[in-house]
Amino acid sequence: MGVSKTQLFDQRQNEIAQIARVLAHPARVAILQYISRQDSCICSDLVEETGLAQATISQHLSEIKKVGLLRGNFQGRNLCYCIDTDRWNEIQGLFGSFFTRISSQCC
Amino acid sequence: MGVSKTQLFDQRQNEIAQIARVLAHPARVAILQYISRQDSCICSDLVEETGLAQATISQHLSEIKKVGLLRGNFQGRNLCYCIDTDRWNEIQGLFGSFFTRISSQCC
DNA sequence: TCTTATTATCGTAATATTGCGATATATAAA
DNA sequence: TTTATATATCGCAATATTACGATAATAAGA
Repeated sequence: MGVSKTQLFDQRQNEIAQIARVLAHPARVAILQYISRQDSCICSDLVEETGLAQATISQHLSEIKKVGLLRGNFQGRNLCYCIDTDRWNEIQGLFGSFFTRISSQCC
Repeated sequence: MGVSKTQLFDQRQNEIAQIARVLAHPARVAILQYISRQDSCICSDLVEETGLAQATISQHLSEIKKVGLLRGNFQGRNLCYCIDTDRWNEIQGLFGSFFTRISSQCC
């Protein structure tokens, strides 16, 4: 058929998958790294930084936003994005315990 | 166009994305959890456990194998899969430092 | 208010993923 | 060697993702 049968899996499994999907593209990994590296949160330099078109970057940003990882606020004429630290820590914990649990139970 | 422009990003960014892609489906998350939970490494119960068809499970297993996370060996008539612990630890480290680096630098 | 610069959305084409039935392959046991 | 069982691969249909040009929407400054 071709649709993911998400209903077969529990909420936690689906949440891990949903967030992993966001990290499953190098552009989004690069965007997260770039935003975190800046003192102040730069926005549209991402186009220059990555070499992708503005529409493409905007689309990637919206994927990252969907899982609650970005906060945007205007600073002058610029919309500056920032990583939502609380949400980041939450996700870090989710993945941390997923990785740890598997490695400790592994055969 | 429609193809990921992986050449725009560095090796580490691509590796994180490649592994995240494996975790980006709840079936594969469930498979990894299930395999790690068993004392001895069960294989085809995954079909019964998940409710997906045998061909589909086999396909998911091959995605997980591609990133080096599975070892399979025959035990009687059964092919039993096991998580490759060394590779798992390696990946755990990769994601661990990715998450940590971003949260410590965040604005 | 009217520009101007920045970001988001729309429409579309190319490609990738998901899922499964059918079939091939491989291993152990008879 | 032949048979039975388990797993992998093929082929296909449905859907999702990636990318970008064109265009709309938004906010600050003239």
